[in-house]
Amino acid sequence: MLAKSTEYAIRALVYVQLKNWEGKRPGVVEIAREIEAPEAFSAKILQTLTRHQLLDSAKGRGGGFFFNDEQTELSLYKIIHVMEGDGCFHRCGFGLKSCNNENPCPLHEQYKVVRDSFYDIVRKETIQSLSEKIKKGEAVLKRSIT
Amino acid sequence: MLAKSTEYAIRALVYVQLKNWEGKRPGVVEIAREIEAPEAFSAKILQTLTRHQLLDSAKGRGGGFFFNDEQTELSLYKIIHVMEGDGCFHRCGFGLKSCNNENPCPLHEQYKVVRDSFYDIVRKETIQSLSEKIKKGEAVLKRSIT
DNA sequence: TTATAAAAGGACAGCAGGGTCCTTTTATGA
DNA sequence: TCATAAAAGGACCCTGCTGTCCTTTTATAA
Repeated sequence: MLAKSTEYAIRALVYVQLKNWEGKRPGVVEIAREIEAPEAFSAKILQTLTRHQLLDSAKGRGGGFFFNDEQTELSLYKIIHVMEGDGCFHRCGFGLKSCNNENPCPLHEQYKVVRDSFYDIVRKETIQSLSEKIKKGEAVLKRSIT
Repeated sequence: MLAKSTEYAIRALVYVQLKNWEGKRPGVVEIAREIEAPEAFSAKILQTLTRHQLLDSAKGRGGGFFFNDEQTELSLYKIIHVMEGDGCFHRCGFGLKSCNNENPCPLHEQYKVVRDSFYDIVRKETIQSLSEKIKKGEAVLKRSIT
């Protein structure tokens, strides 16, 4: 399971992408409201994302968050990596420090399959692919349908 | 990912099962040492497990932990359920409160597959099946091979 | 050039999970 | 029957993630 901050991050980025496609640059207040996340905490998360250059921002009047030309196709993996590290893709499901193919815990083989397929998903899916689905009406970003 | 306490719980129960098969009833100190977990914390966890009747215990001299006649085939699911609830099998990977087949988040379909296959594993695998593997030498319980 | 709107940043508060310690209860073997 | 070995239980501490608040910096529009 992903950390809450990572979930917020992904939802925030999807919202930014959707707005960018409309030619807009949303700010913290708007983003937090739309993804149903606490405002100050969202600000912190967006800060982290821009510091790591997954996202761009403009200060001052008319500012806000947006993806620049080098920031297309942002995989969920990159976001997870920045927000909480990639431990969840390596760690043993059984909690053993050294568990691997040669020295497996009794869950190793089966757990690996699950972990790897999750890894495949987050490598393949991007903020853009998720946003596409929402734009097409195939999926939703929040509970209440506005 | 499972909580640390759940991991300790599973490892502890496997150790108890292995010892029970040898006709022994290990105590907290021994269990904690063998599964490489903090002693006092292990005691708390074992207490929880016996309180929920997943495990039996005997106080006083010659006491220790063991499985009684009604406690065979303990699935990992039951342990997870007792230790941390089963939220991880229901929650949306995207963090949405109401995400379901009718109102899916953009990760819903793919995440469901992963989550469900993890669920299948923990329903199928038991303390006994894991212990079997260790007994047969197909898997290990701890880092250092004693 | 100045008021204002926005992000950036630092300090700190709250809480749950992880973990410890000490006391109480219970059983048993000498 | 009593010393001892063991689990049970309660109170508490610590750390990291979640979350807030306030100040600073920066850009822009008037």
